[in-house]
Amino acid sequence: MSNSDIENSGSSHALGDHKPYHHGDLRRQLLDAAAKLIREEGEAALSMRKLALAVGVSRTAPYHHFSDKQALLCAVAEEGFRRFRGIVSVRPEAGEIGDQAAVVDEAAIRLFIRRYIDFAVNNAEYYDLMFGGHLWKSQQLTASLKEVAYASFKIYIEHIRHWQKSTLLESAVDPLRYAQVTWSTLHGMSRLLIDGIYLDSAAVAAMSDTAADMFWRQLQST
Amino acid sequence: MSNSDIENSGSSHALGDHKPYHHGDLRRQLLDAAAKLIREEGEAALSMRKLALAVGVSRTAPYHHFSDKQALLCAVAEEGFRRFRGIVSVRPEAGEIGDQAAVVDEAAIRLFIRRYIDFAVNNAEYYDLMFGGHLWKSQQLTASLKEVAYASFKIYIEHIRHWQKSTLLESAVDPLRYAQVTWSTLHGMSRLLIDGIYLDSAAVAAMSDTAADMFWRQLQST
DNA sequence: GAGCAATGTAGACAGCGTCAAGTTAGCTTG
DNA sequence: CAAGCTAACTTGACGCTGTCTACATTGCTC
Repeated sequence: MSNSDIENSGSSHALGDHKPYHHGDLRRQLLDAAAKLIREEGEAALSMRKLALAVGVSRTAPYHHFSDKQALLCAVAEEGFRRFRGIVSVRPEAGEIGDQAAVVDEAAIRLFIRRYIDFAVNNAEYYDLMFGGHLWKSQQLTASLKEVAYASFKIYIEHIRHWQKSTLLESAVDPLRYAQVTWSTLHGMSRLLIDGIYLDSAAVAAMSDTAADMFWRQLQST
Repeated sequence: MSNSDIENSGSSHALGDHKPYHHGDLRRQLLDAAAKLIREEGEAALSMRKLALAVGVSRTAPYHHFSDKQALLCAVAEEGFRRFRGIVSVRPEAGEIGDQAAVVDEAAIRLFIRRYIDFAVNNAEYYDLMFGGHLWKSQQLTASLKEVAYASFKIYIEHIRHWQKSTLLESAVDPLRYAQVTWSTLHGMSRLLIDGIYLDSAAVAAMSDTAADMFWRQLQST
C-alpha cells in the first residue's frame, strides 16, 4: 500500500497522460532492459519472459505495452535511430559559422566515417536491430519505426549532397548511386566488425582512412 | 525388407567408407533439406524437428550426424563456402591463356563485383550463414568450417594482389587495407540487398558499376 | 553366429511466444 | 462519495523449440 503510493507519487501526470498508470513506467523500463540484455547476452538471448522477470513483472505484462516481441524490438530500434540521428547529422561541429559555408575536405569525410563506425560498434545492440535483416525482412515494421528510419536515410542522402555541393570541383557522380555505394561500405565494415569477422579492432582507424581516401577520390572524379 | 535392400544397394561403398550406414545418406539429405527450408521460409523457421520430419526420420536422428543445431548450420555454411570458391576464384574465364598474363582493367573488376553480388543474392540462405553474425559471434565454429572459411578469405586477398600486380601503374595502396575496404563494400551491398533494405533490385547493376568505378580509381592512385 | 559400434526411436524436461480468463487499481462520472 | 469503466497486471494453458537419456535396430567385423 504505502509502497505503491511511493512508486506512483506524481508520476501519473508528470510524463503526459496515457502511458504509465499502475506500476511506474513499465514501457520505458522494458526498452532499457531489453537493450541492456541484448548488449550483454546477445539478441538471441532476449526473451519476453526473461525481460519481464528482469523488470519485476509477470510474463505477460509486457504485452500490454507491445503487441508483440517484434513490436518491442521495433521500439528498441526506433530508440537506436533517434540516437543515430545525432551522430550522423550534417552540421560540421556545433554551429560556429553558418552551416553551408563549410568546405568539405578529406578530413571531414574521415571524421564522418569514424563517427559512423564508432556508433555502430559501440551501440551494436541497436545497430543490429536498426539495420539487421531480422526486422526488415519480416515486413512487419511498426509505422513509427518506418517513419524514423526513412528520416535517417534522408539525412544520409542530404549529407552526401552536401559533400558534393561543397566540393570545389563539380562532381560527375550520380549522388544516389554514390550514396548507396558509400553506405554499403560503411554498413559492411560495421557488420564485419560487429559480427566478429574483422577481429583486429586496432585496424579500424586505418581501414576508415582508406575508405575516406576512396570516397574522397571518387567525389572528385570529373 | 525388400525396400531396405533397394535403398542400400551399392550405396555403402559407392560414396566412400564412413558416412552413410543405415538409412541411405541422411547427412547429405539433412544438409540439402536445411538449405531448402532456409531458402523457402527463412533461417528463423528452421528447426531440427521440422528438418527431421522433412527427411522422414524421428526428431533426434539428426543428432547422430551433427552434435548440435549449430554444428549443422556450420556444415551448411561450409557447403556455401565451397560453392563460393568457384564463383570468386582468380582465373579470368576458363584457362584460355596462362593466368598471370591477363591484364586487369575496369571491366574485369566490374565482372567480379557482379559475380559476388549475384552469388550473395541468389544464395542468400548460404550467404547469411557464411557471413552472418549468428555463427561467427558464437565462437563455436566447427574446425572444418574455419578452415574452408579462411581459405576463402585468402583467395580474396590473392585476388586483390592480382589486381594490383597486373595494373600497369604501380599502386600505392596497402593491399590489406584495400582488400578490407572493398570487401566491406561488397559485403555491405549484399547485406542491404538480402535484408530488403535496398529494395530496388533493378539498381543492382548501376550500383555495382559505381562501386567498380570507385575500386578502379583507387587502384590507380599513385 | 557373436559382439560391437553406428544408427534410429520414444519419452521427458525446461524454455519459448502468446492467447484466454480472471484480478487489481486508478480515473471518470453521476 | 459510490458506481462503473478501463488500463495494467497475474495465472493458467497450449503448442512449439533444442536436446538429454534410455532403449531398439541394423550392418560390419571377427
